Amino acid sequence: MRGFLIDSDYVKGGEFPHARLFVKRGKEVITCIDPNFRPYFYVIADRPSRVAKAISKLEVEKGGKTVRARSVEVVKRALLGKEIQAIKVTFDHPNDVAPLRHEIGDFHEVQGIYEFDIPLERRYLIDHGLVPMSGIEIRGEPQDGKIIVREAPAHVEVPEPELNVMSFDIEVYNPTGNPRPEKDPIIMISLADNRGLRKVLTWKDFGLNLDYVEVVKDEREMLCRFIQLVEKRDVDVLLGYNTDLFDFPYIRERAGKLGVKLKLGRDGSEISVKKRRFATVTRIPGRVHIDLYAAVNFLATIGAIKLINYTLENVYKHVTGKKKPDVEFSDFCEAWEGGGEKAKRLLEYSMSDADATLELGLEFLPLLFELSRTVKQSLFDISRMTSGQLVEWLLIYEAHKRGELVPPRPVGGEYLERRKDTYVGAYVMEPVRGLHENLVVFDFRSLYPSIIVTHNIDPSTLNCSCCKPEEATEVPGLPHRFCAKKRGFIPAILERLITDRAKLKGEMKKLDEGSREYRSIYNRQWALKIIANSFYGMLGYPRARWYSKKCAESVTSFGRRYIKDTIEMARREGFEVVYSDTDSLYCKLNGKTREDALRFLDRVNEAMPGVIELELEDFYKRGIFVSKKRYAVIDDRNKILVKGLEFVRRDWATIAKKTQEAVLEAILRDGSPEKAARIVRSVTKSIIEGKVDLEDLVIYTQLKKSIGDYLSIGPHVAVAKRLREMGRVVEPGMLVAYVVVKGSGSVSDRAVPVEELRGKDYDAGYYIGHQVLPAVMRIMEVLGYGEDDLRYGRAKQTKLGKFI
DNA sequence: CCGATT
DNA sequence: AACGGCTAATCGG
Repeated sequence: MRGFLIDSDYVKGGEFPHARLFVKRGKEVITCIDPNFRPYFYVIADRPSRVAKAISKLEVEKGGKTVRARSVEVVKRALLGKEIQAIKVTFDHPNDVAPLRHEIGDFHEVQGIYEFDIPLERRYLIDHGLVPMSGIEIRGEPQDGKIIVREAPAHVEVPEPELNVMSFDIEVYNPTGNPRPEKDPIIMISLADNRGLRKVLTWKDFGLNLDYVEVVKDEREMLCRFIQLVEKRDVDVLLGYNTDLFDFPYIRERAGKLGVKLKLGRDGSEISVKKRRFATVTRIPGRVHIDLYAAVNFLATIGAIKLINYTLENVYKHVTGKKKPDVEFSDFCEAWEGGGEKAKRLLEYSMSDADATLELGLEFLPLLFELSRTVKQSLFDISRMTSGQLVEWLLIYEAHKRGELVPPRPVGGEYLERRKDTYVGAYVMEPVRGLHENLVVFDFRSLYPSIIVTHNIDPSTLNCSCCKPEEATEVPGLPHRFCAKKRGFIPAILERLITDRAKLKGEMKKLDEGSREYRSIYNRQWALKIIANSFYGMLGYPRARWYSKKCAESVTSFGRRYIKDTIEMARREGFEVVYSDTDSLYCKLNGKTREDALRFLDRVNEAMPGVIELELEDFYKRGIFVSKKRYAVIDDRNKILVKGLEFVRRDWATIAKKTQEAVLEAILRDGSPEKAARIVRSVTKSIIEGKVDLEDLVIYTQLKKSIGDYLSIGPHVAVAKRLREMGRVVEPGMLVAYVVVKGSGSVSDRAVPVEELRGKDYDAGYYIGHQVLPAVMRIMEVLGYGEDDLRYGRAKQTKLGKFI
């Protein structure tokens, strides 16, 4: 049978552990059971054949049963590029692994045990070279509506079938502001799918006659109907927003109370809510549950989106440009109890949550599919991974293909040791402060990946023994050399990602940007880019399996060398370099032409080794440089690009950011510092007169740890304390919103939670002196303005005259 | 005022 | 559960 592999897992329970594959063929999803896959690990020991013999004789008592290895063999493998003999120990049952591992670990000849911590569902995909969200060929026999796999399945190409995608969301009766699953019922479940279903399930009839509302008897019936609809619509991918942390755990607790079995699985099995160390995740056998909040978080960490907070409303607005209806949480109970217009709004809101989740999901799924295919791990796992984990799982797959053993993760003290061992990063030039005209910006294309590939940077090629000192590549300023003869593991894989991406970008150019094919190739190259860009970070990450501080610091050292050399070359050619950070440089044309800039680019690239390449980023007609990491430029189409200024930060009040933005526009677009000064004076005036919207005064700061762990009580910590006293749930990671009000004491003493503002006056002096003026002064100062020129009512005509 | 914390 | 560099506000002795 050939089909499309949408999900897989490994069932450990019972006597017959087996891998399970869910394969879509036409409109049907077929469950395939593979009982032939066994857990194993590798042992590295001094005298391999002797130790192998001892392991094969080893017996351990566990739970009244005698546990022993199923088979033991000595095999050839490589450890960081070096050939070694390893002992492969295979087991009958996953439960046998741990007791035997501990026993074997105690052998004094044993140096290490490898790959014991690779989850079996992942191991299965890796060992068979399978590609999730792609084709699979299976040979086996049908049995009870399933297929029992007889031969190892293989990856094949098949066309992508239409998948059934559904989104859902719950609303909870919520009188205290903190939903309590033991008391507060779920009052609505909304659903939407990619074949036109739109529905809100609820158990109170408001007599509103809305076509998308289905009224059932009670909460219990509602949960049953939800399960029934998932089954009936034959859902392949179930989308939610924050469903790992909120909806599913809540549903599970309510279902437990009401005696409902959450049989959402394809085979009628129940969902499993797994508590991980830092998160909770919900798996639905045979269907892929995707929590889009995790996906959005991922896009935020790689810098693809940047928002103040990542609520569904905000993300939806940012991605689609559309606003979705909003309801105050305090209105929930009133709506539920009172009915009428408020109930109608709540139903609309509930529906819009599912609609927005579906739309977002359909937007992000193609990228997640490509990441899954590239890394070769399941969509479910991929959608919850960080970029470092994506790289690591791709490396584990590639290591297996080459017979390389996977390095272990650091344990205990080793992690702490690694973390202490810091190293020097990128070069950042002190900018030439002020306003500059006619800029050209160059940057190195994927500088760090290019360095790794060009200089063969890998733990196995570091200070190799095969090259003479003059043959190997010397790292500038560091006592490290990299092999010039044997290709390293990491550079080889990274090089393939980069060349594959270059090919895809070539194909994209031939296609119409609106076409389906273009979107597909775009997402494929984007997945490759995301992963390629994460290799360097992984090398420097103390928890990574392929961590190597020496490799990481070599990358940054080469980076500093190339950017500094380029700055020197630009200066010698007569360009004035006004700023540079890591891989980019901002030059003043200084009377030279754009053609001169292109010729300079060619000369730099002639001097660059390997795949390292400087590119022309753009020309800018004007730019203002404030300090390191803080600047703004305007291009030929009058588009302003702002970096690092308060404008893009959430820990500043909107009023400060808006004013700064207006000031930047006045300076860059209109070339008028006078206009900028007028804007600031008018804003300070309206602050003093109390005319500013409260929402423009809110400052957001994330609580990074538990209140008790803070040594210094900043405004957001003081507010968090107050929220806790009010009975609100306060936990690390929450975004604290506050306003500074009039009164005495420190800023923290006067910081008030947004929901407690009624009847209090904001502190105009604080917002002028500590928000608007500092944000704006950073810009105005470099133009020669002083604070007194900008405060309302205190403008000095003399100094202003200079600019008029 | 200034180093530490965020 | 990706890196380091960097600015700046506020606390608190």
